[in-house]
Order: sequence, then C-alpha cells, then structure tokens
Amino acid sequence: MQLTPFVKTESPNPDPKRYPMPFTRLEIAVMSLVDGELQVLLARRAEAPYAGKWALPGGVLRIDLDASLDAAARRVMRERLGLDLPFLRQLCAAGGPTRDPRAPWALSVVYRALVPAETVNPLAGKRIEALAWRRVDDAIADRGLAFDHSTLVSRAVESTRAEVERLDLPVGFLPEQFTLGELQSCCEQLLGRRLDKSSFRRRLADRQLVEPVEGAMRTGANRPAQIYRLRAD
Amino acid sequence: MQLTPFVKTESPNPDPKRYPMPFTRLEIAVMSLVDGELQVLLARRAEAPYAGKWALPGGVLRIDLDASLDAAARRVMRERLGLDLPFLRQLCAAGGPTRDPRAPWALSVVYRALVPAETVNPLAGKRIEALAWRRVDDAIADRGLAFDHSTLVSRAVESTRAEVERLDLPVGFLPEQFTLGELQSCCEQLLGRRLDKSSFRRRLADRQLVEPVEGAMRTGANRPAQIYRLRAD
DNA sequence: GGGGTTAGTTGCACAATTCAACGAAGTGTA
DNA sequence: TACACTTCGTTGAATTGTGCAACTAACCCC
Repeated sequence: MQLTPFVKTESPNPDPKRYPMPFTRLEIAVMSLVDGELQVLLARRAEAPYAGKWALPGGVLRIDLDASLDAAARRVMRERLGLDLPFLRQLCAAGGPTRDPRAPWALSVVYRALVPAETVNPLAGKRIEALAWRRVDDAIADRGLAFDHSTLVSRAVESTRAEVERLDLPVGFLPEQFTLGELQSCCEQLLGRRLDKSSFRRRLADRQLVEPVEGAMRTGANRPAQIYRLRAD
Repeated sequence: MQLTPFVKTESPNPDPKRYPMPFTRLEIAVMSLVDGELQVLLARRAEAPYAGKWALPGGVLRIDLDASLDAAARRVMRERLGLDLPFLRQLCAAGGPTRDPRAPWALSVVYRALVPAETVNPLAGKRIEALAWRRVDDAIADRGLAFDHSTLVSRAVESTRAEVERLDLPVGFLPEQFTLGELQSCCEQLLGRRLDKSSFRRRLADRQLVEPVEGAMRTGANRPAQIYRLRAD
C-alpha cells in the first residue's frame, strides 16, 4: 500500500451552503408494447417552459419528502401517473447549464419502467395536459420534444434492448402470469426480429427464470397454453 | 436546516415553486490491477466528516465551472488526483437524507475509471491526506469506509465485471500498446477465472477490437509476442 | 369429421466454444 | 552445442449451443 503525503492547494472544507446546487429532477421513461410496437409514455406540458410540448413525465426532487432517489422516482410516478409500479430502474443522470431554462444548471436522474399497456390509462395528472403513448422511434426522431428528452428516450430504449438481448426478461411488460408464447412475442417486438421457439424455451429452462403455474392454462381459440410466472430468486 | 435554494435566473415563465436542492457531488471509483488483484483508489479524508477515514476521491458539483456531469467528473479527477483520463464512465447516482452529515440531503453521481497501475504515480490533490490502492474485496467489506462508499465500490466492481464478461474490453487497465497475453491475463484477473486462449483470440479477431502494431514485438525471457493496440472505430 | 391455428417437443445440421496438443522462438544452463 | 524450460500462436477434435424444420397435440369452427 503506497501512501502519498498530504498536499494542500488552497480551498477549505466545502461548505454545502456555499455552492449553489443544481435544479434536480426525476424523469420517468415508462415504456410498453402498444399495438405490437415499443412505445413510450409522454406528457404534454401545461406550463412554460415548453408549454404544449411533449416531455417525459417527471418532477422535482423533494428533499423533504424523498428518502432516496428510488423513492423520489416512485413518488413522481404516483403523482404524475397515479401508478405504483415495481420494476423501476435507474438508468442514468444528465446534467448541464442549458438543459432547463428555469435554472442555471439542471440535473435529471432518469428512471425506466416497463408496464403492460393496459396498466396506464392516459389521463391527466398534476400539471399535465395530456398523456399519450408514442412510438419510441418517433419520440427519438422528434426534435420538438421538450428539454433533452428525446436523447433520454433514446438511452432508455438502447439499454432496454441490450437487456433483452442478453435475455434479462422484460418482465415488466407482462402481467404476473403469462404464457411462453406471450413472453417470446414480447421479446420479439422489442428486438424487432423473430426468435426461434425451441432455443428460446431451452434457454428459459436452463436458466430457470420462470416456472409453470400448476393446472393453470390460458384457453382461447386454439390449443390451451401453460401459464407461467417468474421464479422467485 | 435550509440547504442552498434553487437559484432562479430570469425566465419568461417563472416556476412558482422553489425547492431546496440536494448537496450534489461526484465520486470517482478509480480501479486498477495492482499485484494481480483488482484494487480501488481510496483517499484518506483530512477533514470532518469522517476525518481520517478512507473514501472514494470526489468533489462538489460546481455549476459555475462544469458544463456537464462528465465534465464535472473530469474536473474532480484533475483536482484530486492530478489525472486527466479517458474511459471515465458514469455508473449510477445515489441519494438520500443520511448519506452526508453536512447536508440534509446528499446526491452523488458515481463515475468509474480504469487505469494502468503505473499511471497514478503523481498522487497529490486537494484536501486529501493520502491516497492508497486497496483490494476491492477489502474495501467492500470494510464498514469503516466513509459515507456509503463501500456500497458504491461494490456497484463499481459489479458493473466492471459484467462488462468484461461480455467482452467489453477493460482497455483502461492497459497501456496504449499491449500483447494479447497481457490483455487476456488482465481479463482473467478481473473475472477471477482462467479463459481459453484460442476462443479469446478468436472473439477478438471477429470483433476487430484490436490491431497488431506492424513490426513491434514485446521481447523478454521467452518467445517475443506481437504488440497490439486498440482499433480506432 | 376435417380444416385451421397455436402449443409444445423432437431430430438434425450447423456454429460456437472448450480442451488439449503441437510447433515456434526465445532464454538459461550444462 | 545440446537440451530443458517458458511463453506465443495455431490447429484439430470433442463438446456444447443454436437455428431450422418437422411433427404431434389440443382446441375452435364449420
């Protein structure tokens, strides 16, 4: 273990009150498969800045309310969307002086949620005119999105695709119980290509990610399918 | 118990809500292979809180100096370690009311850097008593680390191992030029298991990640080895 | 009962990875 | 000089994994 002598250049202990701190927000990229396509939930802003523009739903960090970043994201999601969802994942943080005209420096911690499409009824929440599902490719290409949110959507999509590619199941997209056909179709829509049925099932079996629900079958127009659920581990 | 309030610039449509913002810092997990083991660079704190304790080198976000989070991380690295390194990667953000006794709510954005061990010779920086390499397992297990930094180290290690697992090369660990044997050995030390030489080389060739430096050979006690460098892409 | 559709399995060709061995090229030593 | 020893780099066989296609099963509908 190598030690180096203390070299003091100048400044004293940083006093938290001496430095202005960034305007800190949480943004939530709620994604789902709607009409067979990967879509993201956008909110039309009711107020300036970017009034009338579409943005990711989000909100200001409240240090008096939030016990952690994760808790803050859950609170924002509850307030804006009326949802209380698991599978929230922190994606990244973005910060800079030009991100938000309201502040000299704005920092956003971005979370991602995957939900079954039915879960969200596009209805207005606090300070939101409207909610709508939007195809992710459109949202990424749309220069009219508020703030730097089209970049943030792009990052959310990339990381989600990468997860499915290595067969981290996009479990949030499906309800608690599902058939293997539904699971496979969900992955295929995300990746934009077909997967082989036998090897898909082989991999699932090897990794023991799901387990059949005894006796439960999904009936329909054709042969019934075994219903599965996530294995607790 | 009032933290620095969000300072508003003039804005056409003022946000009526003013919230106290979190004490925002950058922490850098500089990792390297020292003596064949994965180690992390820790700094002994010269001042309270946690004076005398070991912590990740870090610093306060300066909205007057930093054009982005990445730039802030580079500045902190320069100030604390006298280094200006590429391969800085944002890992995650952590936040909460009990993370730092100086502030009612502290947020840290954590970055990771991989460096060749030799790089960190000019060890000197602001407000740091000493710098030392520490085995990552020790740092993670050590409850005496300042703040929540042993948790942060743990996350840095996990994500680095996962990257190497999918053959994102830990290029930072090696100097600009290296032999394939050195590269493989570096990955093996990170993963803690031996890799197969032929398939390691085959994957490298397939992905065209490295290219030989014509005519350059590493000579030594045994057969000389071709020297490689990263391919620009 | 027959046609159509989806569920679930099986066999096989092919690709990828692992394991083991080999020759090449240097040093050190008798 | 001969030989042991080490690492480099490649090659081939054995094992494993993947993609493709066929097949059976179970249901609905007509």
